[in-house]
Amino acid sequence: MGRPPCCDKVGVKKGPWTPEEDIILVSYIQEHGPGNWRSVPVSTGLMRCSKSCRLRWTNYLRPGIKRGNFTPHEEGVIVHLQSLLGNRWAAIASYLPRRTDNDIKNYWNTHLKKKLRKQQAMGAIFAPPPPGSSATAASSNFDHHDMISKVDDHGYGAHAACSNTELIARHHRPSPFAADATTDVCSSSSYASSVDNISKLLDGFMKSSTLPPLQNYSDCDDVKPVVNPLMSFDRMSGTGSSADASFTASVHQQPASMGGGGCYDDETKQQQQQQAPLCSIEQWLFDEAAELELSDECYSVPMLF
DNA sequence: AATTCAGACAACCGCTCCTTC
DNA sequence: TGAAGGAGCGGTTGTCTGAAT
Repeated sequence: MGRPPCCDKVGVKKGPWTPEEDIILVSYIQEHGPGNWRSVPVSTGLMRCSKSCRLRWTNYLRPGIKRGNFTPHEEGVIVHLQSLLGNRWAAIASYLPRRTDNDIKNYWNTHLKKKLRKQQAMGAIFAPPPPGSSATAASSNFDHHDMISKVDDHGYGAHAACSNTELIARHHRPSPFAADATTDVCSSSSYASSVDNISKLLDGFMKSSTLPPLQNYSDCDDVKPVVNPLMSFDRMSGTGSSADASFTASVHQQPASMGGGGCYDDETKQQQQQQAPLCSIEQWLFDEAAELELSDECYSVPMLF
């Protein structure tokens, strides 16, 4: 069909975002709310593609995002959901509202896929499954905890005595958004990964907002049943795209632009009606939450909002 | 100390889906 | 009902950083 590009290729800036650009974008969204991305570059004068603006906001600037340091529970959720849903990162991300699909996708590609490969390799060596059995991650009986505890880049199960924190730490550079990220950030020359810059940006942003403390994000909501979008999509279905939608409203409503929840909304509802497996996902998540007593996984990430 | 290599992640590209007219 | 436009998603690439040599 040869659709025209979403924006003029000429004069469109690419590459890492600068603090100035972030400020402009955040200011605009504060005023108008997320959505109507096509108008963002026009209205703000940003020399960025509308998609780039949306991506920047969705993945890095919007409040409530948790970055880096995936917990064992989160890993388990990702692995399990990936085995059930495939590479539907937006759908998977909807189960981890503070994570972005891009973040999950990257984490999967750089960490979990390798772990699974190793696990499968180990399984092939030490415990070859009988023909026809489902010993892979695709099995609905996949024991993610087992995988998490047995497989890492080095130990092949040797770290069974290691804490999960240690395990995860081995796989991650300190996140700029992690609680102890300040020193790391100082050593980074990349603005895009600088929590300092972004938090400074958003600090003023927050102060100017009438937003009360954001319970949804300040609590360990990703480990409570309410995290399940199947249970809470109604409140997440706001589009936040209307021009008069305040930022406050957009945050509380979890607009569609935030992690693709809106898009998944309908789909999820359909699945809810049509597909039994998701029920088992819910069940599993709840079981998982109970099993881990998730309180110790309450994130110590300094919330920007 | 310099160079090379691999890992991690931010960002872009193209496709698909959804909405509007 | 079909076409057009916008938004979202997933795959992929480019760049940066730290480790290894």
